[in-house]
Amino acid sequence: MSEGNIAGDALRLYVERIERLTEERKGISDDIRDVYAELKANSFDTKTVRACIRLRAQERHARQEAQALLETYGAQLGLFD
Amino acid sequence: MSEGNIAGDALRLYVERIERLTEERKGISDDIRDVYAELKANSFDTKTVRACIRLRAQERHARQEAQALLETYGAQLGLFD
Amino acid sequence: MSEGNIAGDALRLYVERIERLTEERKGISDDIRDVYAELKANSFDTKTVRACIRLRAQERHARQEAQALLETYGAQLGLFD
Amino acid sequence: MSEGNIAGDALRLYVERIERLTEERKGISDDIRDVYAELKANSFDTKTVRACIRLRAQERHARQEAQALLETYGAQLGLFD
DNA sequence: ACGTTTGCGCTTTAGC
DNA sequence: GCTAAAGCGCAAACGT
Repeated sequence: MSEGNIAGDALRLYVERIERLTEERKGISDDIRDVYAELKANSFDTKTVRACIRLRAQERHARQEAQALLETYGAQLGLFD
Repeated sequence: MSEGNIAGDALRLYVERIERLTEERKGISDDIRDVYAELKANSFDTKTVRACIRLRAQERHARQEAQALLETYGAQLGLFD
Repeated sequence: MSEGNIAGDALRLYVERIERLTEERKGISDDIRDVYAELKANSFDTKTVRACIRLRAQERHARQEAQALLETYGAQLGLFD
Repeated sequence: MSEGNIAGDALRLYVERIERLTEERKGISDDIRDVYAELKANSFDTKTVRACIRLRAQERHARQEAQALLETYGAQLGLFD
């Protein structure tokens, strides 16, 4: 058969794309790890920095929620018409 | 003070680097998600593909572990001295 | 009130069950530690033994995963209907 | 050779003992998991219960430390002579 | 859409 | 004291 196993090839392609992306993601995780190692070497406390970042993410998230709520209300009140 | 809060600046820089990297990583996760969506749209079964990838990763990992074990044995037997 | 704080009692019971089990688990961990100490005292290399066990566990796990994958494929192909 | 591979046998024995113990430990972990599932089914909040248990462990630990400190001081002061 | 279940990242602990 | 592995908690993913 000249066409080969087309479905199998497609599957292989997908699997490889995902594995490639997963590897990239792993690389970034390693980079993050390195940054933590670096700041630790400069006498910062890793745990505290992690807490800071978590907090900032939460606040960012809360802000987005508040914004979304505002827009919902605004739409209800016809402010954007 | 012309130097500002140096430690604070350094911390801010680290935090921002980490946040940037985390964002990138998130982007890649989204890409992976997209690939799954795409293959699903092409009639592949997501769960099966995930299982394939997981299995491949495990086998890869087991192979590495086996290799490491061999080296440990070798070291024990003084093969590398 | 003759019934006492029922919910509180139930909670206390759960907490104590969990603490008891956790303690048991800790005991077993200590036993494992002792076995390693014993084999070390008999001139075995701890690191190597750990590597062996890890490898065996991985292979066992990979085998199970492979089996699960087969079954997933089978289900996809309607082999069990 | 009538004696077989003695060192190998001893190793196998150790490995099996450890694997057995590890399995038991795993079983207990599963039991704990079950308890959490059960209390969750009875409308308790898993996360809160975990927090309680952690807190109790900490307090127990703190009490032991305080006790140890007291004994150290006591010994210094010749209270137990 | 929700609840359950599994996978993944972080935290913590143990070994070196 | 640091690195690496194991256990735990969370969050996304699957099934209902």
